[in-house]
Amino acid sequence: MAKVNAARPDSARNRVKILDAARTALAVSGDATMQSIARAAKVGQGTLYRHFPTREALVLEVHRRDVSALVDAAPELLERLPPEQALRAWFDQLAEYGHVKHGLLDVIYASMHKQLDDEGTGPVLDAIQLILGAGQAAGSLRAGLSAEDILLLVGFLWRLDIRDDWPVQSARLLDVIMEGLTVERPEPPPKPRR
Amino acid sequence: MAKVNAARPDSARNRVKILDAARTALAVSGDATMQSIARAAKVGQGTLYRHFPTREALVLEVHRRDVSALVDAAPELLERLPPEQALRAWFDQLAEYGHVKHGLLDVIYASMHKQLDDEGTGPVLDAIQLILGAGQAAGSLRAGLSAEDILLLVGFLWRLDIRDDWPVQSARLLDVIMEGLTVERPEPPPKPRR
DNA sequence: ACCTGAACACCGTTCAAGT
DNA sequence: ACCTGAACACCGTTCAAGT
Repeated sequence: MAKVNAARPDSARNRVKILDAARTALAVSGDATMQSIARAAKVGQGTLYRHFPTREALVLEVHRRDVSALVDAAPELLERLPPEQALRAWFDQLAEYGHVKHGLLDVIYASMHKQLDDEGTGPVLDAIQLILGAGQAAGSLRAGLSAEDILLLVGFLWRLDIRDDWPVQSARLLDVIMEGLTVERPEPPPKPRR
Repeated sequence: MAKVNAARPDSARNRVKILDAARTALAVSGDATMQSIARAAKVGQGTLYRHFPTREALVLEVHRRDVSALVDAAPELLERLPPEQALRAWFDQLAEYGHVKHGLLDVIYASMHKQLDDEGTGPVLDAIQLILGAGQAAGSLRAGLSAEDILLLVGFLWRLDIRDDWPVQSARLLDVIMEGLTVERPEPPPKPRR
């Protein structure tokens, strides 16, 4: 007998096939069916469900892989920008993502609500908290707000998908929110008058 | 001759029965099935579909009746409050409504997107525009924003349903948005001297 | 152990048959 | 004309049978 415990020869490969197929299918249309995903991944439906017990679990996992880029961006932005500018830059990246991904972030947000007792916070909330905390400590971002508050405020980003001027509208609305989030400084900037 | 064209003896009554049953069922759970609604209304499924050709149409109509209260509130508030305060008061009413109705306003918003070419604006957008325009004309609300922008900004209201401190959180977030929406007056408005 | 795909339960919607 | 409810198409999920 050669292998003692070869638990998953193709199981691991199937998992990847499923995730790749799901990612492609969901990008085309958010309501791709489980059966079509199984077919595209060339696995049986039971296999799909062995790896992801429910549709939501699959969608969530497809997403979590992409979201990590967003999460990683937070500390990088904080390194080279003051907090309030880092927050705005992070919002812009989120807007790009939200535009492409439509309602998928809603799924993530909905599931976060249910896991509040589990881990407390997800990585996205951590990323926001990182920038927010820095800004609050520096006095440039409004105190008394939580990372979850911020996520709620920018939730409109994944709802303006159909329009062609979304970058303009998105920037306009983010301006409003940034003005609400930033703390006015005692006015040091010398503004050139004309 | 008595009746020339008695088109609907019970048809009208069925419509009301359906809407009442749907309102009750949807309040309990947003994904009440069409079949359960037909059963609760004591009509056949075909009758339900004769009155409302699709699930979305039914949900929308159930809602439109409730939303009108919100729409009617706009001019009333404007009558007795300055625009920026009227807007905030209207937001508060919207928050109450959004809290009770969960994702239903999302349906309305989604369908508005599709009707942009039909009538241009729905009554909710009209109500917002009323207050917004007054404030912009008076210089107390930020220019360059549309009623649709405002609706996007407050969209978080129908997403904070599960928590027990929602009035606190809702007020906190509305504060942020209001600060972004209002225009700072650098100098007191034209005070009639002399 | 893991995979397969027919089958189950259920939902939105349709339509032939009633009145 | 309008109503009824069985029936259709389809989807998420399960499970007996394979390897």
